Amino acid sequence: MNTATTVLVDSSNITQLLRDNDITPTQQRVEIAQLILARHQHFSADELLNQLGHCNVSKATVYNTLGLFVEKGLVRPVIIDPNKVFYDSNIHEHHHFYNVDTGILTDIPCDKLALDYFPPLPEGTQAEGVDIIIRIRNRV
Amino acid sequence: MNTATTVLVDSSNITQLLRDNDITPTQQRVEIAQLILARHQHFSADELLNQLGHCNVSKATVYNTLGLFVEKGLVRPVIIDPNKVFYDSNIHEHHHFYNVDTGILTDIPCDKLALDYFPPLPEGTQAEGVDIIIRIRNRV
DNA sequence: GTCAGTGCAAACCCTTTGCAGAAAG
DNA sequence: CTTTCTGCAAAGGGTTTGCACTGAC
Repeated sequence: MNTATTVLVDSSNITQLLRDNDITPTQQRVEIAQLILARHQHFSADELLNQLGHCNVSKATVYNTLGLFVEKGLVRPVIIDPNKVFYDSNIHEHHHFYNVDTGILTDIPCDKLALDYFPPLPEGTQAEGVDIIIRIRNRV
Repeated sequence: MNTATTVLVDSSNITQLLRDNDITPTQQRVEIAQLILARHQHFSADELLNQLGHCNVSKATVYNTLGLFVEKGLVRPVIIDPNKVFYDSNIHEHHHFYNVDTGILTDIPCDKLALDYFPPLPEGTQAEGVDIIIRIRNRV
């Protein structure tokens, strides 16, 4: 098995990926990128910090790095819950289910989901992106 | 001019409205309801607190009351920005533009906006609602 | 009179900041 | 060597909590 995903976690490739995105590949950034780009996933800064647990990566660096990765387009912020920003390592256009009972965020397994009509934008503005969140709850 | 809106801000009607929603109409709750139900608007807890400025309504009561109103369906939380929950006094199904430059949230002036396809939900769940946020930025 | 609601201030939690030391090129 | 990055600890800002007082009914 030699998928794009397994190639991605190779550390020299990560280094190159970071360089390609104008990111100086420091030890901490490679470590973080390796973790979050290994597969498409949702995570908060706090969860990432815990995953890095034993490593020598500080809280400030985690926040700095996530901010940098968002700016460079390596991850995408998804904000659904007050006081909780999820980061999404899947940066392709896609949307989410948010389970209000469990707080779990999942991708909508349909890349064709779209609006039936794109409304006129306010004067002097341009579209930046669309976030569609379907809130679901456990059936009782 | 004697619209539903002006009727709504009448304090005895507000009292009845609260009772109809199983909310004990205390002085502070009436005051808050009067402010936020006067017209459809977006606001944060902090903004509401400022609007109540001179009145005798404490921070804790503002948060308690907003939480209660959400629970009872009088307002709807809209979460777009980390560390900022907007409350929307328009509880009808509708969606939002979010200007990433200004942080201003506006309703999409089209009540027909909908998905072109409703995806199958995860096993054992039911739909709770859909939030569509079109992020816009000022044209340069 | 009873129970729910309120105010105040302190606690909380996540995020950001400031600055000295360390690492990248 | 210079510039950028990191770690630490402290500050910041919005939200929640604990508890005594007040108000609704």
